[in-house]
Amino acid sequence: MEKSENTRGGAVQRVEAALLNDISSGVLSPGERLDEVQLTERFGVSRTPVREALSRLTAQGILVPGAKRGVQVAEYSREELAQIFEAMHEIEVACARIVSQRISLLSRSEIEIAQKACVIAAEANDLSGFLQANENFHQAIYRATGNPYMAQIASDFRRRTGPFRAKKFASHEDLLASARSHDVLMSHIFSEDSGEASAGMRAHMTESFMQTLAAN
Amino acid sequence: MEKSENTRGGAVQRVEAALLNDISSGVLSPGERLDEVQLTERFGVSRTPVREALSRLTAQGILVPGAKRGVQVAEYSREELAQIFEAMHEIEVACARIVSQRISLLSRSEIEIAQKACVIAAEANDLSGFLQANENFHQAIYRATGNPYMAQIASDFRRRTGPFRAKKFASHEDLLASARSHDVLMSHIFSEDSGEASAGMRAHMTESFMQTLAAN
DNA sequence: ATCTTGCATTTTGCTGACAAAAAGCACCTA
DNA sequence: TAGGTGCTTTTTGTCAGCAAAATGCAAGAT
Repeated sequence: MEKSENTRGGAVQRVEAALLNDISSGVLSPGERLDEVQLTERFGVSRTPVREALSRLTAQGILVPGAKRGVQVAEYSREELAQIFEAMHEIEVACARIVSQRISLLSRSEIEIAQKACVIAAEANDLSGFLQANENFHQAIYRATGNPYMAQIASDFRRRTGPFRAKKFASHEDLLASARSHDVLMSHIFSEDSGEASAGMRAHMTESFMQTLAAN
Repeated sequence: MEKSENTRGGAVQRVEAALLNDISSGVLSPGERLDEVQLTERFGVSRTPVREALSRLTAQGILVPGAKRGVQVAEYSREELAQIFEAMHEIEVACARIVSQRISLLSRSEIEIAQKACVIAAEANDLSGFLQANENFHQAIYRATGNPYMAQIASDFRRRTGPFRAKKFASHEDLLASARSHDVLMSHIFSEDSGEASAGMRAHMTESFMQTLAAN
């Protein structure tokens, strides 16, 4: 009875993407409750697609079942945050291991190109550009595993931890340091020595994790 | 009282569980298409809960979007199967690493109790009993990581690969061999040397994976 | 024969509504 | 005052149905 022509199809995705964005960008803060009916009004759709979007985000761990009713933006205790990063840490290390075992010239090139973009953005102190480039860099590594299942898990963690990792990059120096760290990491991964690659990634992740936890 | 889980969505969960069971037990074979309306009739519910159940199973990777329409039971090429097991392999190794770093007496005891049950079932050549005990054994290891997020991922892979792993246990000797293999694995994990633990798990998984792939 | 083209059928995504469960609330009792 | 007790409001799970999109199909064109 409202809104005549909506883009038939894709309402669920639209809602999901919008919520994801709101959460990443901090419009919705951790612990905030989400009301189905409210979202219904906001997006001009009925409860069914809203409900499915919420359900998907819950499955991804972005939202959690609220204490009494409904869902809320996941908020993590310090300990839970540490556990999530520990898991992510292990996944990344595993990715590095796999990549080092089967790096192709194409993959290597993609990673290097992504890294160049990181350096440029870092030097220009372009935060949002750097975040995007950094994302591409890591995604390129995931893809280089040649294993979509590993890549998916790694990607999921990255999405989930996005809001927390973002806080790490406060100053120009943070960006430069991260870009330098990428270089070291790459040299390990491209060494084709899986032991060195996983150790290198482990060091990278430990460092990154410490800074992130400090910033949260 | 861990089982006092909320019973939100009785029908959805009923459908989801039933389908999961059908898939594990082979009633539904890989590649088989699932028709919403058919399921609607079978379970005597409307499309909404059926749809949500399918959606959840799809998110878990148990079902995949069909080529033309609808969803179908995931079927994997040999290569995809290898990739899934490679990923699972890495996750299990990571779990072993973590466990070895912080094994508690309680966790150790749980693992040992589960292993005892495995041995008993294996010696009695009780296949379904062994599968259950084996499941408990691995879940005990996951729990011992103290990291619910790692445990969740590992558990998801286990569910997903269940149908394929089951085929590995064809003879009495297979069960006994698996039980023996557990013993070796435990000695590595309990060594509190993370390098040894991950190497041990890596060997265990490689062996197990080779047999599974051979049986599929 | 093969390739369009238009129509009929099936499938999907979504809507609005409803019944039941849960949470809030006011009142009563001890 | 603390602790029930029953009623009201809110929230949730489910339903039946509709309209768009996808698919199948058959007649006509090339």
